[in-house]
Amino acid sequence: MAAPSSRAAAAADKRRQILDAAIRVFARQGFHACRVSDVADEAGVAYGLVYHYFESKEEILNTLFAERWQVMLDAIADIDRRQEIAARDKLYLVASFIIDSYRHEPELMKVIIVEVTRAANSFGRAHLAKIREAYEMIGQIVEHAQREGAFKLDISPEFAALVFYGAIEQLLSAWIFDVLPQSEEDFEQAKSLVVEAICGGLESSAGRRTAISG
Amino acid sequence: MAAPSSRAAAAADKRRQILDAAIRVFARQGFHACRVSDVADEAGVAYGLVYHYFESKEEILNTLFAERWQVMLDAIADIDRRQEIAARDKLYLVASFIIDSYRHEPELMKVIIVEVTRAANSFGRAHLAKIREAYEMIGQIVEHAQREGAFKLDISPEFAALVFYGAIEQLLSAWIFDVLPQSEEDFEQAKSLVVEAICGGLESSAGRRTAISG
Amino acid sequence: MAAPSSRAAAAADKRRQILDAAIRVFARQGFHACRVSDVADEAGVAYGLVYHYFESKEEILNTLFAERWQVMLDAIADIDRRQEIAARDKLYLVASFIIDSYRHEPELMKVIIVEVTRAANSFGRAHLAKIREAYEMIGQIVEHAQREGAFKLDISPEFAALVFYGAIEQLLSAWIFDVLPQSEEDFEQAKSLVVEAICGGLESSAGRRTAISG
Amino acid sequence: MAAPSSRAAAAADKRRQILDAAIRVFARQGFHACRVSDVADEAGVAYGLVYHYFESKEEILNTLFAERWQVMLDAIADIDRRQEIAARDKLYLVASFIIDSYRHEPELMKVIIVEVTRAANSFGRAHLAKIREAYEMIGQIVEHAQREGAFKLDISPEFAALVFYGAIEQLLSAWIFDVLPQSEEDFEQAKSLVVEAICGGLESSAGRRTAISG
DNA sequence: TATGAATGAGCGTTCATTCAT
DNA sequence: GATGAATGAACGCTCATTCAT
Repeated sequence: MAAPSSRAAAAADKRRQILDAAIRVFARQGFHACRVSDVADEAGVAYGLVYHYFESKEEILNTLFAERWQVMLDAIADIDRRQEIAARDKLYLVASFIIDSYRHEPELMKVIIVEVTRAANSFGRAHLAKIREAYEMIGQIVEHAQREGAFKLDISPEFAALVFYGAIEQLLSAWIFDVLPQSEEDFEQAKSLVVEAICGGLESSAGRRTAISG
Repeated sequence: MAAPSSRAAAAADKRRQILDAAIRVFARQGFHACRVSDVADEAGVAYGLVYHYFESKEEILNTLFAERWQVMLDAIADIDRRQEIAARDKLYLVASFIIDSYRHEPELMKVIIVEVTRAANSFGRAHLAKIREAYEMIGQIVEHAQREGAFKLDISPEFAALVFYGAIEQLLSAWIFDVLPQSEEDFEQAKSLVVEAICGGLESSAGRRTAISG
Repeated sequence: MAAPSSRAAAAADKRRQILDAAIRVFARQGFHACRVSDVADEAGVAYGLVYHYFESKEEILNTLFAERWQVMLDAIADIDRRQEIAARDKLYLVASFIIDSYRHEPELMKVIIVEVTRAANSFGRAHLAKIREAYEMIGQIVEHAQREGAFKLDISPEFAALVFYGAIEQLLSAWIFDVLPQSEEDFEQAKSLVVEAICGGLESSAGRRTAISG
Repeated sequence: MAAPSSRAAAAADKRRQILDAAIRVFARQGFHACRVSDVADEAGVAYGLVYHYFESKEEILNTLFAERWQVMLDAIADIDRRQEIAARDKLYLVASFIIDSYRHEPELMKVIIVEVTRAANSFGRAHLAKIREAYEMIGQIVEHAQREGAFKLDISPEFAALVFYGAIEQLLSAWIFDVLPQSEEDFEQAKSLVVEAICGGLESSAGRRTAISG
């Protein structure tokens, strides 16, 4: 059964403690505005231990991003793989995954979006490639749908992915900055609405300029 | 009268010089990474003069944002007012205005988006109200279209505005971070595509789940 | 005439104050053991001003060395130029100059010798070329004497310079670390003795193995 | 008996491993610039073991110095004791011993000279007494030679020792910092030259100011 | 207005040393 | 003996802001 208090396990625990504390502190104060000592205090460890496990303050943020983003990439890849599901439903699952991520770990998602994804000028730069992987997988879903005739061809998959991801990011931002209510119902509705908006469009069938008429 | 060398005019010039220099420096190095002296050097004025015209480094950014954002709000308000134009065309004009802003003043727009709009955690906080005004005006356009039957009712105007603005912001970000090409043609295409994606949706007419069928 | 309290003059004064304070602090505590704040305190200026005038703590040391070492190089060059003087007398003048430098500015010389010249592993490395210039000029004096027949040929000028400079440096070190008395008389005697030892050798004429006999 | 794998022997081995590793690390990086962990890594032992065998980083250096310096003191004492040898030859043997020490263990000698002997301001301070013992024994050789008439009387034994040791230290420094070539031949020549320079002097017999003429 | 010297709080990082296992 | 995680004091450097001229 293995004593979970073995040295290695304890060490891993401390590292985890620091990462978890960093999530809270970065979310609360922002990456730049907080001090390394804030993280250490929040984790209940000595200052120097942070540097025992991480090269720098920045590496903590990088680690948090890498860990979480990969989970998302894997999830999207899984969704993409499922052949039986319609494109719209795939996008719904993607939106669901991201929104649920925020629902269950709002602080972590806040850090990732506010300090990395939306701050591409600083830290995001280093992660641009990883961020683009997400776009590309969403693009693949769209491309597949276009080949099957479900999605129209006049919007490139890359562009569609941009629009879709931009909408979701804006949505999360709105929650993060409290400009939108965050009940369980709001989360569920948002999933449907963002997909309906992007896939179905804002226009009513009546008002629509179809490919034929336009 | 027109003597541009009057004392007041000279003073205004220096202030303008500083603001313009700040745009270049903030765009190049980022607001946090640059020093006040970088701005002064770029403007060709003495260090201390920056503090003669501005309370703080932050106030320079605030000024840049306020100036430019108001221009955009006025532009959107003008567009909104024009009764004869269809909702889709109004959104096209809004997208055009923002994209053209970036086309003509990419550095200023980069600063506004990267350092303020997408950095809502820090400076954006102070400007959240102003930023939301833009959402609201876009929301009004949508609401109007819904009342007239051009846009469907199942997506709230606020949500639609969020999606629309999110898509455009993501687009600008992609240009800013060089993940999308930036020819004149690309800018023109993007205007149409972003509107088509949001208003017309990604789905083909064939594949569409209409309000009736869905 | 000029008000010596002009801005530029005042600025130069502060810079000088810092350099002079650094001499005392470096001599007293050692370069590594002292803090930048010690220098600022000793100079009676604000912490940050040190960094207004110098890039780093190290640059202060480099500046002190460069200033003083150049004075010595110039002095040796002057001595070397004087054709009418015998080699032994030239070396006497060189020894005199260095010993008098220590006599009049013991702290500065301590810093230069202890922290730079004898610390070739760290800072000295950067100044090795400048340090070698001194050797080379001393070597020139020896070479000249050899060509004229005053000095014997079996010891290369470079080697002779090394021995001569090594003896003087050891002498200064002995004073610096208080293992030798430092009266005015001691200084004067040392000048003669170091030259007599190196030029005349330790052996008595009786015991000498001449070029003929050896 | 001779089982080298006894526990005590193993322990001694580890201690030796650490000392030997410290020589390499101190020589390569310098005492101040290296970390205790560098020494442990180089020795292939755990971090904490260094502190099991030594009180502090400094004690390692002290141990290295003490070990080696005593060997040299013993060697000089042995040389001094041999009555049949002329003073010049004794000094030759002393120079030989030191130069051969460097030849066979350049890293250890580099550490001792650079980090202790020439850094008298910091660590050397603690070892000043030991360092002076060497001077004193060299002084005794000179004094003896003076009493026998081989060396002249106008230079005190202490002063002569200073000059002699200073010349040798400068020589080693030149090798250490690569300003002098280090072939086997260079080492052998240097032994003779340094003794010839100090004992015989730089001047030719012709040019010499003898005790009679000067 | 205009200048740039002067101020000093603040923070990331290092690393010798300790200690529980 | 042996390990390496844990500790925390210390310090160089930055830079926004102030102020005397």
